Parts: sequence; C-alpha cells; structure tokens
Amino acid sequence: MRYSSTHKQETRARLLASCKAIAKQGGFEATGIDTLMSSIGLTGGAFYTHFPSKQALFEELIREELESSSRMLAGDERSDPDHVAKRLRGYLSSFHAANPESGCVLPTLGPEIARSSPAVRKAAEKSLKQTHESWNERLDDSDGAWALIAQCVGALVLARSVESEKTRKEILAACRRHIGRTHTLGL
Amino acid sequence: MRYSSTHKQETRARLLASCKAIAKQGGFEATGIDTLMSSIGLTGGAFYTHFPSKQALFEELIREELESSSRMLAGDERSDPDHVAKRLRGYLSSFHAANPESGCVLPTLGPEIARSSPAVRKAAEKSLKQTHESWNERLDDSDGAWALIAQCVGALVLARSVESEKTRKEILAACRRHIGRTHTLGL
DNA sequence: GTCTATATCTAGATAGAC
DNA sequence: GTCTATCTAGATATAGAC
Repeated sequence: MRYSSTHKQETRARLLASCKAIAKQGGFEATGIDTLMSSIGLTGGAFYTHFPSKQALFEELIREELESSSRMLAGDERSDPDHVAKRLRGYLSSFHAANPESGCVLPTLGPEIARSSPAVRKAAEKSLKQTHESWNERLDDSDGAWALIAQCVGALVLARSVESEKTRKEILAACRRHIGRTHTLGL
Repeated sequence: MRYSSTHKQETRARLLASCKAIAKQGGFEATGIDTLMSSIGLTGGAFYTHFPSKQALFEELIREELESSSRMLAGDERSDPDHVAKRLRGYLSSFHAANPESGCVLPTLGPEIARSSPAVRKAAEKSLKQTHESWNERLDDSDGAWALIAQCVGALVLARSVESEKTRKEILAACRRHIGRTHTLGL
C-alpha cells in the first residue's frame, strides 16, 4: 500500500479536529463536506473513506466534543480545592465568548444536539450527568450544580447574541459575581 | 385588483407566524423557502412579494421573536408582585422544553443569532437589556437579573439536549428550586 | 398576489481512474 | 486513500403568465 499503516487514522483525527472547530464556529449543518475536507487539504470525495455519511461525522464529533466539554467544565484535578472557580473564570470569559471554535460545544451546537438523534442526546445526557456529579461532589448541592451548568451555558449564549463588547462583558461579569455570591467556591 | 387591500399584510403576518414556529422547531437555515411557503398554502415563488430574501425574513422574524421573548420573560403586569415567579415557572417547564415552536427564541435560535448580522445582534441586545432592566426593578440586583436570564436560557438548552424525560425534569426542577433559594421571588 | 417554469448554484453521495 | 467527474436532489432567486 502507498500509505503508512497509521495514515488513515491520522487523517480521520485531523478531519475530526478541523470539523469540530468549523462546526462550533459556523454551525454543523451550515458547512458542506467539500469545505470540511478542503480545510485539511483534501477533496470531498475522500470523505467517505472515513465516515459513511455526514450524519455519522456529526454523531462522532458531538460525542467527542461533549466529553471534552465535560472535562472543560468539571475538570479532573480533584486535589485543587478551588479548581471549580478557575474553570468558571475560564468558561465565563470574553476569550471563550469570542472563540467558539475552541470552546464548549453546548452554547454553540446545543440546539443542533436537541434536534438530533436519540443516540446523540443519550451521549449528551451522560456527559452532563458526569459534569453535574463532579460539581455536586464539591458543592454538596445537587440543585446548585445543575443551576451552575445552566447558567454557564446560558451566559455564553447571551454574551454571543449581543452586539456591543460592553454588554457582553457585563453579562459575563455579572454571572461571575453572582456565582461568587450564591455558591461557596471562593470565586 | 383581485385581492383585498389588507390581503398582502395578512399573508405576510401568516407567513411570519408560521416561519417563527418552523424555525424554532427545526432551525431557520435548515428549512427551505418552498417548505415555509407551503406551510401557509402557497408556493415558493410568491415568497418574494413579501420579503426580498430569506435573510430579510430571518431578520424580521428574529426581531419580532426577541420582543416576544422579552415580554415572555419580563412580562408587563407590573402590578402583580410575584409575576416574575409565574414567568419563571412557565419558562422552566416541561411544556416549554417539549414545545420550542411556541417558546422563547433564545434557547433554540440563540446560536444562529450569534452568527448573524450586527443588526440582528443589536436587536437582541436591546431586547435583552429590556428584560434585564425589568427584572432588576423587582430584584434590585443587576447581577442577579443577568444570572437569572442566563440560567433560564441555559436550562432550556440543557433540558432539550438530554434524552430521558427524567433527567429533563430534574434539570428544570433543580433550576426552579435553586432560583427559589437564591432570589427573593416567592417561587 | 400567486402561479408555473426555470436559471443557477450547491449540497450529499457514488463510480471509477490512479 | 485520494482524486475527478458525475448523479440526484434541494436550495435561493427570477421571469412571465394569469
């Protein structure tokens, strides 16, 4: 064969990484396969050696993004006492609002997940429950943990929906301050 | 002329109402003009007597929906002392989660607004500021008002992203309870 | 104002050469 | 594994009949 034994999986990985960023930036449905493939220097026809359909790519992409977002929100350094506070500062930041391509999947593709297949929503549910459980361990407040996740996701949706940088920063800062007041996190 | 003097504006109104529901249900970009027009019993060609382009329809649709959502969240019965609590119960309900077509535009088209034109985001900003101001009047808590809006929008995004009805209800109930604890609303 | 027909473009997906 | 070429279907938008 003319390609190395790892070539295919490497190409698939590059494709997924690129598609994640593009989909979070401009929406998944809105971007065509030719565009996705040319973003990694290939043509549209080569897509189908890696995925049987665009829908299959969506499912894999969302699955991986949800796990990544779960890690982003929940973190894994269980030793650091105020790492939740750090995660929140990063999440509710202007940088995150301005760079959806490298951020959490929920504020940008949440509605597409909601309209997708049961399998995708099943994966979303699993990741969200993990995040909830992780925060509940620290907050000892199940309701508060769900409220916190909702507030974070909603704040990003709102921040990106307004035009002025001033209002965007105000929304994010208000949520950071409010969380500091209503949760015992040392934010 | 063969049509009444009010016929055109009535058709336009019917078209807008139908498109709002369809777009909130399945996404705006995902639905074609033929489908939108046939939903009110007309064919695609007639669309362009009412709007110069699909984008123009989107802008008008979002503008009206944002004002409607602002009313839905903020309300206008300034006399009722706990009408904020009522609005929140309706917003954070299973019915709302199950019926995006008749619900708030932000949890379903928020990302499309975020990716749209500055004019659309300008309108979104205006409506959001109105809602914020309305709630701030009652809560006397500017940060809390933004946090509340974010939490409501985020809760709907999450609730619709999970598969099981059980988890969906848990997320919504947790947010209702948490708001009851952290805001003085009598929820 | 709405229809049918159509122009033009782009989409997802497949076939066969290399 | 990737390419080019192509099929089919759907999209937005326009033209002209009624």
